[in-house]
Amino acid sequence: MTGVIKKMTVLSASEFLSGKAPVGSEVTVNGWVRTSKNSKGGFSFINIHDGSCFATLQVIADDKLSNYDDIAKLTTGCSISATGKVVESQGKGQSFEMQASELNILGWVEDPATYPMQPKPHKMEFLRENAHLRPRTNIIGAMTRVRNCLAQAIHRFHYERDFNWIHTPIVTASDCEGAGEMFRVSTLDLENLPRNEQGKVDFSKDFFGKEAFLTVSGQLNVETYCLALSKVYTFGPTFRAENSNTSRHLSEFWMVEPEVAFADLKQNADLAEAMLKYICKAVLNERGDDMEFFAQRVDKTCISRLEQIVEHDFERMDYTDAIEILKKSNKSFEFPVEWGVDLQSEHERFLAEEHIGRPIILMNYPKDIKAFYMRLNDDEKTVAAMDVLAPGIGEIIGGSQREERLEVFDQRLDQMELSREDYWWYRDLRRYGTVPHSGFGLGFERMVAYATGISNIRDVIPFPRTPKSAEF
RNA sequence: GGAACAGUAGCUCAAAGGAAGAGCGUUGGCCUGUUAAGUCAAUGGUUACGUGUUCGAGUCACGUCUGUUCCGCCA
Repeated sequence: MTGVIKKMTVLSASEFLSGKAPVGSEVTVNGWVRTSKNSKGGFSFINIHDGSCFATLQVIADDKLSNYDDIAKLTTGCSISATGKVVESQGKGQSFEMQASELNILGWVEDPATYPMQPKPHKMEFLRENAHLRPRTNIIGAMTRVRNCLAQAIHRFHYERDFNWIHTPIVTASDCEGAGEMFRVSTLDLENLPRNEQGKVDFSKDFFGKEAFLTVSGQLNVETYCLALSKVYTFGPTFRAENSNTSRHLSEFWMVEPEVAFADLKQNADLAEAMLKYICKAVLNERGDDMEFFAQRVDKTCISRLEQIVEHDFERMDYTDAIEILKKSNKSFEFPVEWGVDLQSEHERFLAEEHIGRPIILMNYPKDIKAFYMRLNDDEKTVAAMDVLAPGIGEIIGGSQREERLEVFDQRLDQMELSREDYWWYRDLRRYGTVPHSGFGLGFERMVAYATGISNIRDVIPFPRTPKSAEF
């Protein structure tokens, strides 16, 4: 037939390498050059990546191709589109490769000598400074796929259990979320602030007619939907304006916050454990190629650690018992242990890493070191709070059963000198058809760091925001 | 917010106050089934910035900026 446009099948590297197109068929692949080597045997090896899998796809370009002079000059980072036959590879490292019949160079690298992303290990710090190019590296590519796998698994986990994903607001007009310093959202002219009679900034002139901030937690909002749809969760960006300079804090991060009605602390802990197991299993099943890389180059133990989580039950322990264990440990801690004090990193690390050796759920903390919304236990000294501590990363989940009894809640507000007015709609939930309910927050980036073994949280989010740093 | 450490070639790092170097990359050869490191050569620098001490500063002092690590706050 004449005049028929030949429709070429376009395959990703992943599809190509898994044998989706039979040997002998003709397909097109697109990607960026990772390595290129010319052979005097009259052809070039061009290995390209397109993000679909860890492995590169090898394209063989014969010197009979009309643009072979250009092809021979390809360097790391160039983008190409290649069409040709699927053939069995004669070399090591891949089962199939492409014998190109056509190879279009889409984009050159302007100055190969200074192209920052060489096919060799770079310091994470350097990659961070090149956050626009680092997704082309093995490590960030692999991290991105694992991150995506975790995110999809989180949604799948909840969807399979009839949870509704609630899109809680990013902008909040209440400054009473109680989880930390907040970023102000304002359209007021900083050079010329409107003032009221008392000389204070007049926020009634601001965009929302009152003070507004970026959310530090979707929990308070999501509780309203919990007390109607029973099983809900949020999964979105969260902002903390704290001056935290550590490898596990971000100013902007993603958080997963399930909230379940008619559930107590025990069920809450069970849910947290089930979710962690589910998403770790997903990574093991779906991203073996990337995890293999992390095990090889980043953290030898990362795969066995995930297997541990999937296969073994989490340890559960009361705060009070944990204090006893710490006291009896004969370890010399920098901060002394005493019932009533908040656990320091060194204590959490000892419990999770040395004493238990796998994730541990600590429960029932003294009420004075926990948030106002946590449910008071019958002993009236502790609240139904829980933290999941993971070896190596520390607190990965924090949660609690919420105080659903209005009188008790109001007492708590009074004790902490918080105003009932500020929490009027939150109190309404306790006035109208209140039920026991529980929930927790999973720091998503902490989870990604834990899964991959990448030690700095700034390297498991595309564009990290931290104090004094918001490049890109 | 506190403490410690660091900044030298595109990258990874040397250089005990006395001539700024190596490996990788890149470019050009040689080799040829290679795929982060075969081989020969070439290329590559305002030593973060500023001030000072010194005959002489990458090196010492002070300040600034940036980054890392640990702690605190938390997820």
